[in-house]
Amino acid sequence: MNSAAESPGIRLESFKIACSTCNVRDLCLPVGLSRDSLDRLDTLAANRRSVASGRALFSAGEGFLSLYAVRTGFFKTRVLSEDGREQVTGFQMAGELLGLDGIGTDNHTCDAVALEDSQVCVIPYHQLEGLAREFTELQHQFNKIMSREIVREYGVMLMLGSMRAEQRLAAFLLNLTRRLQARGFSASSLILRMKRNEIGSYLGLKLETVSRTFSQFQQEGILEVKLRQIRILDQSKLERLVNGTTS
Amino acid sequence: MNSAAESPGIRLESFKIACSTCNVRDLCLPVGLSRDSLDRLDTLAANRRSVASGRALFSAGEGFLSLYAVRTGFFKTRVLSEDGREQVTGFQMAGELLGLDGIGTDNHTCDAVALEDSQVCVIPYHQLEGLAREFTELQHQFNKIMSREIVREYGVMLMLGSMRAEQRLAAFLLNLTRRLQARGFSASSLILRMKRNEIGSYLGLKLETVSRTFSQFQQEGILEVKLRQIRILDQSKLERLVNGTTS
DNA sequence: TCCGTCAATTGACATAAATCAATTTGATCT
DNA sequence: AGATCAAATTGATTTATGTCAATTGACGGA
Repeated sequence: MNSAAESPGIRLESFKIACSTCNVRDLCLPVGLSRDSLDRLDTLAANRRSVASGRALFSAGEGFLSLYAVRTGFFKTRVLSEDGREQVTGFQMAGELLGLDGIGTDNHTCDAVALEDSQVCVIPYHQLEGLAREFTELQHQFNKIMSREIVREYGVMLMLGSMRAEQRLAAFLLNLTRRLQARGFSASSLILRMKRNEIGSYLGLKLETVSRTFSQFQQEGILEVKLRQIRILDQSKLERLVNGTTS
Repeated sequence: MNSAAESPGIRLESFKIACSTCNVRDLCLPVGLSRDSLDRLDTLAANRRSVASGRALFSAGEGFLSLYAVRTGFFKTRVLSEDGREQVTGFQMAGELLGLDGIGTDNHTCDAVALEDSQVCVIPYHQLEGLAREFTELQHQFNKIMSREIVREYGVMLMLGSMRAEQRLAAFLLNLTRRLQARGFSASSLILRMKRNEIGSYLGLKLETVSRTFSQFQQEGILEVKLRQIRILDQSKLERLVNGTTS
């Protein structure tokens, strides 16, 4: 079930784990932390936790204690409405942070579920706060990360509120590949970690519509689709789609 | 054009302005700041700025320098896509913070537009950072505010991704009245500050659909609608709608 | 190796919302 | 008060996506 073996590209497991040597550090808490604050961050995020595929790292309603940085694997976050509708709010990969939603109320407000066997660095929040008090650049970086999450969500709102099915799927694929590329993976070939209905939930579409749109893109020569294996044949077409060039 | 005169309820203009005496303080930077840090916050947010109805407080692409706390009036924030689609990402009223999106990139990523003549407190960001370094509760509160904004957006995503038109409008009205009520206004009677197409943009619907849904609610005895003047006649029906009791 | 299960695809049809278009209503200015 | 203009409503029709249902394909366990 551990699909880490499938994923081409960077290997994380073999590294001695410490933020200061972590090769996703730049993604985790971007740019210039001083050597000193980095060393201290090491001890802070020293604890790791494994999450089996399909299991929750945390769930809505649970007390909030820690943030989590994805080391390996893949997650989805979702909110559930009263009557059980699921809305996937994001997908997180190596170097991305989970749990920011819990700070405001001291309780998690969404679920984070592993889509494959995964590992995270545990960052106890009150320790992070303490450290940030000492190292101003750390606080600065943390504020930036929170702000970027807000901006990311603006993008999702734009997608959900004003795009048609093809545009949503195109935007989704471009976003995924951009992030994968930043991690050293191919820009044109990817393996989806999520099911069609999870993509659908994220995009505000039904799984059948997602499937049909994949098929349509394949027909049009934009993609090669083999279940979860996707090859992008015409990236610029995807980009034009997103930008509403409906021609 | 100044519609402040229309709005029933609390009057803000007449107060001597300082955070420590501001009656929206609890909304601005909630809960227990010490007397000391409050005094300092006063001097920080002493500058005010007026924004005429229809004018932008800031626009996407502009350099980010300050956060803004709404003192009086009403704003919308919006993002624009490449091809000019508008997505309204939120509506902000007294005591709510604007500009958090700018922290991550040092540039604003959305527009904030006044929907009526408004006034904001200007909070220079680098000064806030400095002050937060000194007063740990202030930093703590600020982190919470950012986190709550993230959670708020989860709610919008849930709405945009999984609700039907009636549910969206119901959720929108309930959210508005809840916030107005927290400010001392009626829970059942409100004046919308935005146009139908702005509501539509926020809800991911066309203005005609918004209008029809208002009419439908009126027919069903849920609302009394007189253009922008809304009276809620059956709040529990709205709540049941949002919770998917489609009966 | 076969079977059972789950995921994905595809088709036929239903429907919510968008689109196009015509009025109506209300505010503002002269 | 009447003219002007923007906003809102309402109707007729189209369309994208949802719904229901059948089929195919992959994977894992017995």
